[in-house]
Amino acid sequence: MSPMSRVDELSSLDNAAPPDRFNQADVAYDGLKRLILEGALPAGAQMLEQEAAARLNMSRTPVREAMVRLRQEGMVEIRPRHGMRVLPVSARDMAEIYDVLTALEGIAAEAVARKGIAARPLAALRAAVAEMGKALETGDLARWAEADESFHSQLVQLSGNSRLIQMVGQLWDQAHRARMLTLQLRPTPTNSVIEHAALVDAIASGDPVIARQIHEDHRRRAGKMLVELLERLGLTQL
Amino acid sequence: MSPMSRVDELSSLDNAAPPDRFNQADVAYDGLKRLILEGALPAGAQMLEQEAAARLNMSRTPVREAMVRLRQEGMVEIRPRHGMRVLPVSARDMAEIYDVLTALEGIAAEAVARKGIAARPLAALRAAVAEMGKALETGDLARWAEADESFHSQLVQLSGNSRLIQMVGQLWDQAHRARMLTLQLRPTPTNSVIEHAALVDAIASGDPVIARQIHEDHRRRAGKMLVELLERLGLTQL
DNA sequence: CGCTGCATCTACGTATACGTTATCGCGAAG
DNA sequence: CTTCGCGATAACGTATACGTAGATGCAGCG
Repeated sequence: MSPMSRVDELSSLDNAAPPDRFNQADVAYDGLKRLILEGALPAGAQMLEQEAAARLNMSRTPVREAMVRLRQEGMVEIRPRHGMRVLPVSARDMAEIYDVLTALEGIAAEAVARKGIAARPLAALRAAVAEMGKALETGDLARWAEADESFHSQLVQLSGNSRLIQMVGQLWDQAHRARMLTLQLRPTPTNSVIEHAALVDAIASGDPVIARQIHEDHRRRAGKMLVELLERLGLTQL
Repeated sequence: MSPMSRVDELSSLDNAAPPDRFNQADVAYDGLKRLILEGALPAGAQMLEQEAAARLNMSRTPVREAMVRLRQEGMVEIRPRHGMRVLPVSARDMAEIYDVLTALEGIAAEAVARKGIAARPLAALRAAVAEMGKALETGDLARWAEADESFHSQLVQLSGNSRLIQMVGQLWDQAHRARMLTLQLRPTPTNSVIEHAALVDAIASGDPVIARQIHEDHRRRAGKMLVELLERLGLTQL
């Protein structure tokens, strides 16, 4: 046993407690990403560095850094004389995204079931499922989507795998606009409550294999439905 | 090294205008990443923006952009007054990485088996497996590692899922140093030829379920072995 | 009326300037 | 000897400057 190397175990997490007062680059990143996710900058929209800088009241330098980050996340592309361009998401892209998401969230569910889950986060999961049900009763699709997102986000967080968390978040962001747009067009997700409840039960009973199975089936179905919907509607880019 | 004579003075002869496709930021990114992957910058090593800029004969601006990219890939962290710091990879990190890698490469194998594989890429896979075998016969571990990497890389590429490809590459890079270091310490991967051959057979026969199963088992075993090895040796950071 | 070549302009990539602030050395105090 | 305070320094975050290459528009030609 190395005598002195136990220090970093707990410190690594709260280490970032003072997250260094947001700098301009972070502001630019958050601002641009928000514009994209909320649809203010739709697919194909372009924005020059100077435009963004003027809009955000800063110089090009931090804007440029933000754009580099967004590019690496697959949100935009950068074309030398046309600024950044919001990447469209095609049906094929959604198929890619959901294939990967299915696998990643599947092992998240498996990990949580294997590790076991405390009473509090378990209750939070159940609350999210209940929220989905209530939203469906009132026909509030936006509310349902939020609860659904909350559920999946919590689940992935509970896996404790930081890389898994980061990657799922990235894919989720890429798919966000398409999901929002199809919310009104897709069949009502009446089964979602049952499916999620079954997943929670599998997790609570500590069955990793079943948990993974359920979640993969769930995601696979959702992805298939979405992709077919997009193809049927001829929505090649969102 | 000659004292800094400016690189180019618009000499008209061998200008050879290099494709502007590669800007200084790309050079910095490739250069720094290479230093890290090859171990010239080991875990914990720090490098200031100015240091890197001086070494690469450029200003801080493109260096900074490169560091931002590397940070997003999980290769380094950036600490305000200490430059970038090469992130150590702990046994816990390797566990995270292999968990995700297992899932991602599993669906890659599944996808390839489902889509079917042409004769040529199939032969390339078989060649990689054969190369592993030959490397083991001669006890050349580096050669085996290269063949192994080639096999997995080809497999993922064949999936055709660009997001999958990107993410696996990122995880692979993160794990690269630890894999290299443990190459000499781990038991000889005698089973790898059999396991990979079985995977290729499953793919060739178009059985996605089995292909995924085999690959997941394979990766899971490899990951488990590696993590236990690191823990046993007390190698908390590589 | 369309096409082509050139001049102009602009957005970008990179370098440099500048103010801020954390870090480090050092001396003093305990 | 250890701890603390403080000032000098330097690294960074951001702004700005600058040269270049690609885009744009127009004129002249077919």
